[in-house]
Amino acid sequence: MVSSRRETTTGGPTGRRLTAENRERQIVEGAIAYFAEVGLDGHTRELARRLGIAQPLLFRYFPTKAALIERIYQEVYLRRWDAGWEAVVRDGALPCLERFRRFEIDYQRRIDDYAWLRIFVSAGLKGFDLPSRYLGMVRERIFAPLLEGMRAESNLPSPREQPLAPDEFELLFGIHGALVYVGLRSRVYGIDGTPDRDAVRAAMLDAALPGLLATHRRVVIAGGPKG
Amino acid sequence: MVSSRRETTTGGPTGRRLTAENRERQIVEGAIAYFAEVGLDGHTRELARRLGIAQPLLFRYFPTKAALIERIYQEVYLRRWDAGWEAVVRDGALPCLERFRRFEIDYQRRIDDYAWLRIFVSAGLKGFDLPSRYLGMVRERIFAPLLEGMRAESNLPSPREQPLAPDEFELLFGIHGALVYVGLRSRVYGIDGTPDRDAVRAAMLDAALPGLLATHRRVVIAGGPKG
DNA sequence: GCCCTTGTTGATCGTTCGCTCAATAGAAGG
DNA sequence: CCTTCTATTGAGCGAACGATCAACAAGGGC
Repeated sequence: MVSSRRETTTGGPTGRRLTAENRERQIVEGAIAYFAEVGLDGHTRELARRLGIAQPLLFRYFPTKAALIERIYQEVYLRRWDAGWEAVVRDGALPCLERFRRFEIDYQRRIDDYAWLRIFVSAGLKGFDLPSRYLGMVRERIFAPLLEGMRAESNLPSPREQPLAPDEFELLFGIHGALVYVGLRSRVYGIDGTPDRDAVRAAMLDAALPGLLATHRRVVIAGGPKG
Repeated sequence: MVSSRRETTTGGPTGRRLTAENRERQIVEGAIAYFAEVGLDGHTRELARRLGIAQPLLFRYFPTKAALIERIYQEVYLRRWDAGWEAVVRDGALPCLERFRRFEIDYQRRIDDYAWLRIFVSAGLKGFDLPSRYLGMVRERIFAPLLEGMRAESNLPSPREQPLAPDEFELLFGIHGALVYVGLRSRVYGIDGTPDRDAVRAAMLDAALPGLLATHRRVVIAGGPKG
């Protein structure tokens, strides 16, 4: 990899005197892998050891450990948000169920990732607002447009006439949660289950989507005027 | 702060010189609440402060912090396992879907608990085998008998003739995960969502159960001989 | 009243944490 | 070859960690 001088104990030569840009990227990627593995209470000394660098070097690039973690949030969650998701759930050329299916298949493939899932729940446990803010985005930017489309497809009142009810969101979050749980069992609970989680989630969608519109209709009508 | 007879800063008088039994129980319950809140990396000094006792007293009742955490596992998970669950899923007087519904409603009510859910995922993040072992119990003691009953109800080969397939378990874990996710969003991600999570889960079951047997039949037949 | 048992504490040990700073060393320009 | 710039490091700070131990104090039996 690099070079006449310096190699880490793990065998990977670090190469010293990187450009600031490269070193920063190396630190961020190493921090993502490390904190995903041991949790956000991981230690800066151990992170530095894994990177093959001295611990004070971390503080040259990030003023505090908290700042490094904040950077991880941006890198793993905000940067990986796909604007295409917001487009597909509004794609009038597709039936709503197909929009939902396409979103979930793509979304789950993106977040069924060791670092994504583990740092997400780790942040939730530490009381950071990242998970609630992120799921708020899913709710408002993905599920709300989907529910609006489902209302229209079922000839039900628009959200303007009858605001979206919590129970309608729960319908989508229920299916969503079943799909997320597949990844959680593997990445967080450490269960080496079915090899092809993509296929498992596709099957779950096949089982859950056909009845969704009818259930949604019932929920909306039950929550309608004088309901 | 500490007058003649000692009181904690939180207002609750600690009362010193408890019997060993009472002190131990107080420590265990306090530790459950504390580690659930801050994670298993919480500090013994802070735990002692919240209990209104000196930190070394913890080590009189538990030799190490790890031993205290091990005790928490027994208290929160193994002791709260309900033998009735294993009975109801084998109750031949009920249709399988009703057995499943009753199990899930009771089970979810038990585990939708701040300490239960947070310590569970915290243990998973720390790489402890508690979550995988616990879900292994659910799989073998709950879902396996349920699937066997569903096979019988649908006049399909028994697990003896055709072993239970991973895809069949995923069918149940899918619905299960959707229900667990309701609690996770509230207890771990900090989303104060629908007030009545019991009702939300009941609605999810109403939506998911009716199609379950038919889907299960398809899965078993697809995975059958020369499948 | 006194003693004995034992629940409880203050002081403290060795280690490790996040973080700082002066000194070092590798690359680029003359 | 020498200077300049800066990425990088070794040494170390104050604080907090898990854990230890001798000393203290609250009851119960005599």
